[in-house]
Amino acid sequence: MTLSALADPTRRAILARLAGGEASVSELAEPFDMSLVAVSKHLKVLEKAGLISKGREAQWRPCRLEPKPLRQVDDWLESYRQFWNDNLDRLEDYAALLQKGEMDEPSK
Amino acid sequence: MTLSALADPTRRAILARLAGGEASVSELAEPFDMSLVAVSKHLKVLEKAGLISKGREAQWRPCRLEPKPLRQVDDWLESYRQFWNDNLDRLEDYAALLQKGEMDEPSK
DNA sequence: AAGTTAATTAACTTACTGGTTAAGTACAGA
DNA sequence: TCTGTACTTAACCAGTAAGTTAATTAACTT
Repeated sequence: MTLSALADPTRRAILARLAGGEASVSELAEPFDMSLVAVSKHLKVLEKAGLISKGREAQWRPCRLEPKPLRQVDDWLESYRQFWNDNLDRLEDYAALLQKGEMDEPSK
Repeated sequence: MTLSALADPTRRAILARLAGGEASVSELAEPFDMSLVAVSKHLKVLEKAGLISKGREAQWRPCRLEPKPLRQVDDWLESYRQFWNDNLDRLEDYAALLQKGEMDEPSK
């Protein structure tokens, strides 16, 4: 569910905004060219995914970023980090090989 | 686009499988309770997102994992890593505080 | 009590997603 | 050349997602 919540660019922008600190629903809605209702729905999706939480302060619902689900994404990526480091290493090896001298370069 | 490709559990399972090495379309389809056509579509989504690439070997299309988009997700997470480390640090500080002695514990 | 501001709920439209079956393409082997 | 295997394309369907406007709830302001 986390990943599908993150799939929408509006929602990612909201998270980016919240990384800078709490904000109310209308503050969050302000930069977007869509109705407040639409943003409110996006916030509901984020909330269900646990990516944000909402407080109550008079008529405002201050939203704040919740780190857990993002950390889980990070954990999920861990299994692949090994994989792409392997690929990167191969590139670095190759780069190092090239630097040993131009005569080692292929197709020349 | 990467995130929406990753939002589907079938597609994530396919990537997990491919992290172990190349596989053909029907090999990839085998564990799933859905038609080969459906899996083929999932592969197309993954391919469009750059998460996999397909080769041609006789009548087979060996698929392999491509690291770039995943690395981009990792980069995107970077901005939030700081954020959740802050939260974690606060917890660790608190845990350290507790370990200094039980009389420091609250509500006791 | 009346009006304003903040936000949600309801009802609806449009478009996309994830699956299906049926038909088509391309290659390999007898 | 015919048959089987691997896969894709096309057409379709049901469910979900993202947006809209209108109505509703709730709290502060005067």
